[in-house]
Amino acid sequence: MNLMILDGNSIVNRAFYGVRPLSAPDGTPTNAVYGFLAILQRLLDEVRPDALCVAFDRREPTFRHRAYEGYKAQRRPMPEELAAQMPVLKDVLDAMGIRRFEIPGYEADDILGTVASRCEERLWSCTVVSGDKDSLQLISDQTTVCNVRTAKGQTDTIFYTPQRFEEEYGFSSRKMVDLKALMGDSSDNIPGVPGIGEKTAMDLVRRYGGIEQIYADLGALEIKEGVRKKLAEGEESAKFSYWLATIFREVPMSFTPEDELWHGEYTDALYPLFKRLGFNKFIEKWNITPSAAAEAEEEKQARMERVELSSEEEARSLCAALEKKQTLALWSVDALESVELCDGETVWAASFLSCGDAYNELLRRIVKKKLLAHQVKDLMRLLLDEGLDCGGFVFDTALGGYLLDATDGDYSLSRLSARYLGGEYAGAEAIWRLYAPMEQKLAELGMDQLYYSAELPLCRVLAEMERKGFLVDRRALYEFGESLNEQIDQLQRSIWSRAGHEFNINSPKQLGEVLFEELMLPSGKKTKTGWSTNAEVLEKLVGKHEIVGEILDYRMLTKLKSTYAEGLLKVIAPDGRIHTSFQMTVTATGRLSSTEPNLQNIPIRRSLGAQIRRMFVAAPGNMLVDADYSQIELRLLAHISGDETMREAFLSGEDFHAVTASKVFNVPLAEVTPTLRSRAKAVNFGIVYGISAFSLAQDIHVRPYEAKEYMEAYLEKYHGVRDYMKRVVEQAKADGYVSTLFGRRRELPELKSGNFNMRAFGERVALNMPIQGTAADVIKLAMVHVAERLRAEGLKAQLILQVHDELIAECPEEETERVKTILHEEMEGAVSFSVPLTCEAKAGRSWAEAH
DNA sequence: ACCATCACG
DNA sequence: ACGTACGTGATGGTG
Repeated sequence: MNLMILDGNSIVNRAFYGVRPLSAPDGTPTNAVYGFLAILQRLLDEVRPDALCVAFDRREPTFRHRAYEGYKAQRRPMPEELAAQMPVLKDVLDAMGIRRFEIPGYEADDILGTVASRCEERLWSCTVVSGDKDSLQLISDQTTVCNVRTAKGQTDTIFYTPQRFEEEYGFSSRKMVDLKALMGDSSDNIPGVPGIGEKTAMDLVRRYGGIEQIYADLGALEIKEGVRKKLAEGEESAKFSYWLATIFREVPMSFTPEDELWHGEYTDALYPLFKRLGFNKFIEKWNITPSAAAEAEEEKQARMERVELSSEEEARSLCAALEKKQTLALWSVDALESVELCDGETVWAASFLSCGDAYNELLRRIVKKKLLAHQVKDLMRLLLDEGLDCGGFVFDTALGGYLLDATDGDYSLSRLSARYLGGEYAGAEAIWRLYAPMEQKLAELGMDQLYYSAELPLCRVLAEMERKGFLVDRRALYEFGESLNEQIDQLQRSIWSRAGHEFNINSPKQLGEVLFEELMLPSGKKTKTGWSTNAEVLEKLVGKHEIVGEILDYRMLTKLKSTYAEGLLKVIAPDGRIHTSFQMTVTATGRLSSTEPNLQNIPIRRSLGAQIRRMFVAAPGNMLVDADYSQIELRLLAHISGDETMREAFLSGEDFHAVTASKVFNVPLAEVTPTLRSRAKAVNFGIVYGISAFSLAQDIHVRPYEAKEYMEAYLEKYHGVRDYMKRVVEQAKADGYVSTLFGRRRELPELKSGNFNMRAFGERVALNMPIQGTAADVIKLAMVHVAERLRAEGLKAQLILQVHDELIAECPEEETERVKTILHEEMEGAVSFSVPLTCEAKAGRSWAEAH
């Protein structure tokens, strides 16, 4: 007879790191449980044991901790995502009818040892399964130790018999403890003999056996004198380590192998549990069938009646029936041409075509309800266009999906259903079913407040901003575009004549050939497809040939012409205004983005481009009020890192980049030159992005070693920032994600990558996201407050644009001062941190004037 | 569809 | 030794 016992903690660890992220329909992570079961299945197939049980560590200190406070002291804490799965795994084992042992004061290893001993006494054979090597000391003629490893998603099992062990290690498995007593174990904080490493320890054990033999006559051993000295000095430590590393085989527990017989006797609890976890594969593979009660419940869950309304009369009767409903899921098709409704039992489909006039009445009734919907902002925009209410939205499944995983990118109902419901649902039914599990998951991850006080209310604010739009002086924009033509033509002719022939200057390929093959200019970097001709490369060639400057000018002018003059003219609506769309579920950090057109990248850095902003104007009799946070990201860095020096720099009210320059370059504040200030500014920004010295050097055109000195000096002066950088990366590695001060998350699978560059990228993101993301949280909160305040004070003013750290409102002239005050107060007061978030508001007739 | 480029914070 | 800054969107060229 054979009993198999698993080291639950070590196997679940292997499973967690070896299996890609997975989650149950309700959003709880399941990859470790899933991986555990996959490993278990494989072991059952390979070993075919008669009896089975699992041992777990307990959180309480063990007898080893009591004897030695350093024991396992520096162990990394279990990642949250894994800790959350431990109770689930235990539920699964219970439902499978597999016994688990946890004994206070003892480790899983001690349980393994005790169980193996008891099996041997009763003439059973035993298979001990573990993910680490500590249990190899249990190998005997009756006990086989199976070591489980996972690499690249593949699981390997190695079964160690005494012979197999000796072949591989060159000594008897009984001497495993001696090996550890000599070499120690840094991960468990077992000291071993100071100065003796793996190589020496292996050699000693092979030649002399255990520490008993070694210390019996230390002087007689043929070893280097240095080693002998270390051994002599480390004798006490070796003996103590021996004790620490020895598995205790007499744990007080009631156990006989006959009680653990197991051949797949699952309980009724397993089917619903696997369903809840989305483990359909195991249900199928292990042929787990539901109990009659579970089957009935599932049937009820699965069926929702579908009613297609086909007459005005039916629509009216639904109107009446809605009176009793509190909450509805609403799904609109083709811009409200038709809708689907779901109350958890029935799905109604109604359209303007089939219900006629009653359709409008139906919509009016629907919007009075508490509504669950998908992409609420867009739905609100449609409803507002129809003059309908849109105050009743209590959940947005797309926003939920975004907060739960901001890097996924696909928040379609089909994808969300597959991910959070483990099935394919669509329309209003999908929205209804997604609501509860998503809301629960948001609360579990601590994002419910962010969701309900920032993201969801922001939908209304953005819908109104999009509807209002930004007035553009069409004629001025057209004339600006025309004014560029002449210069573009002239540059084109000149470039062609210098090249000696006509070619398409817009083609990087053709341009590269002209510059680097025909004109033989010194070629710089290459891209995947050929020469790089970007501005950075060209700027280094200015002065080498007249053509280069002309190309740079040509590029600038054609960019302004095509993207801004022509591009913006194309999207001016009949009302003379540009109505951008704000995307709420795109960025990995929590920022908004702006499309069709993008109004968040209107030129400003160079004077010609900045002219475009003179054409974004207030309507007659109105003013624009523009307010932007001053250096919000650096202020947040100061707050989040808690760096005292940096905080004081901001509190002093001095020019922060200049203060930084004075600290980094060790000159009095008054003697900071513009060059030093601009270098310090580059370092400041670089730090926020998780810079390397090399890139900083490129950016500010100094030698890499010089850039390195700047960074060193910076992190020396702002040492709290250095500590923060270290801390945040370590935390991210332990958790697998980073988060903002408001709980917004970004998963970071890159940190587990085997690729150096991927990992390095993950580390930079870990540094940057909490800062950029917190800034995004802050301005979103401010927007909600500003909109609420404008409304509450009965002003006509309305927000019209957000550009990451900047808000623009349009208002009647007489409201200007009031609106300036409101923007200023609500933006500065949105949060209260240890560093003030300052903000300046200005008014003007155009964006250029107000900024 | 993808790349290179360049506009913004 | 690696290869070199975070987050976006629009455009024109190319295969």
